[in-house]
Amino acid sequence: MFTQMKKSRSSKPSGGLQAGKTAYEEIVTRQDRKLRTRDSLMDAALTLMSQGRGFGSLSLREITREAGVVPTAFYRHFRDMDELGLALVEGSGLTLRRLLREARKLGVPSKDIIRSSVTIYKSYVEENPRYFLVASRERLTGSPLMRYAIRTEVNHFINEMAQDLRDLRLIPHLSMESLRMICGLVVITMLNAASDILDLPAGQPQAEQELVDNFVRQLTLIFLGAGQWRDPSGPAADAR
Amino acid sequence: MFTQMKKSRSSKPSGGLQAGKTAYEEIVTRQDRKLRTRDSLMDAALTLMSQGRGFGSLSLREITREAGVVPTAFYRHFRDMDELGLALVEGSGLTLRRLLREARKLGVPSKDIIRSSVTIYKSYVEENPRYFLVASRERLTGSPLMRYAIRTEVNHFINEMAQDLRDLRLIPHLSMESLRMICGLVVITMLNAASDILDLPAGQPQAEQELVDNFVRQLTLIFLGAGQWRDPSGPAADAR
DNA sequence: CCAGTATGTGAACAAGTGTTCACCAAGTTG
DNA sequence: CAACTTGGTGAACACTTGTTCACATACTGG
Repeated sequence: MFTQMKKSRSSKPSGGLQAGKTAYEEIVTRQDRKLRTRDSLMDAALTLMSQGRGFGSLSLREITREAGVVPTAFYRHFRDMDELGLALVEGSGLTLRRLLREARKLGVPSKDIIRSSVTIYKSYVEENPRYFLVASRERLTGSPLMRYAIRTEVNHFINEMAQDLRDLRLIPHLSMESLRMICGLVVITMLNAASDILDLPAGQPQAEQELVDNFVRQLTLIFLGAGQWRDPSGPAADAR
Repeated sequence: MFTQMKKSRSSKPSGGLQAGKTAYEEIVTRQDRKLRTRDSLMDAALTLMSQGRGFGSLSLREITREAGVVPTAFYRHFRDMDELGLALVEGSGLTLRRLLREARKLGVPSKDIIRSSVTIYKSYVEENPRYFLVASRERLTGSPLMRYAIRTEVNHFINEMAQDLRDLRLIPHLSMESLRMICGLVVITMLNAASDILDLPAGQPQAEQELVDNFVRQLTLIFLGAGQWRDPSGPAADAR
């Protein structure tokens, strides 16, 4: 998880390729080790959350236990649980934005493309359940701090999506504000679907199909509405 | 239900003794008392949740403390926290359905009526924050048991709403299945808005107005889409 | 009116919690 | 090389947790 930075750190400015430290033994700098346990702490939290627990109900000791580390080690990385929570949000937000940005680039919304996007989205959720856990669950329940952080991430995401939609010029008559409103609707629909997907009982292909169909229809309906939408016109930019 | 009675336990066991039971003291049957403390337990949980905590992070002792009762008393009413959670869901579900059913009866969806419905909805949320807390937050986070129970309640609600929509014959060309799909979208939008409303910082009329406007627009867009919607024609598309 | 019983009490428990502190070994730096 | 820094350890603390049990009190039904 969250390991994306590790590799780049170890290939340091030393213009040299990794010296003869060789095959099996990876060179481990102190920073490496630190990042590694930090990651395993975050990972442990996500693991526990994916057993159905809310982040708020996790205990520090539980997490260190799951991470295979002594409780006191926690403090070498985070001041308290709140800080861990924020790190989780940030990490998940980054990863999700990257994932979904790629997905969006693949197609433009139209009947069939919505369906294929949904399918892709579903497989993303299933392959990266942990990131979606944070986003879709803790968005509403976490500590006020965490909620606020997630809200910020989600807004980033909405803005990106709106910008993409504008660039695609599929619905060229809409203002950026309207696009954001629409993307907001799309996002809550997506997050809701994510949590549904995560709750799917295994081996129930029918329920699964039904869920996907419903998801597709809801998105289709939204874009149908978007096609009809007229910006709250008015010479005075906005009267309300 | 959920009568808000609290620390009335100041009367000590010794000394005075409750002389005239009939005067000010209401006659209380044993069942009365039982229901009263049961309610105050549920109420205590909701109070704690409205301070921003998730139900899953509440402790039994915390709740009894808030309810002004000794921890052991809890067991006279609920087997464990799960049972309390389910009671909360049921209670909130009932109350919410009643509240919102009335609201829905007041108007049909059209540009201005959506706005007035939203305003009414907002005041409902603000006046009964506790019920909405359970529905909008724990829907995704609670124990699997709780989530399932909430999902059931929400489905009830969606069905009621779809039936209402059908009875109103505003969008007569749609099958019940499509109506449910649309109402599902409306409901997640409503629940999302509820959680936004509950998070509103006090004394920020501008943010408040913005939120309401966005909410109105999203609902309007949904109904705009609904007007364009065509049932997935085909052999398999039927209502039930 | 009295026996019965249901609701609430208080002490006690083993287990788990967050946090502190001194300590150690191993990477880093001069 | 020695000196220093740092991530991780283990014991210890004061506290909270869920749950048990015997016990009291006051409503209840006969």
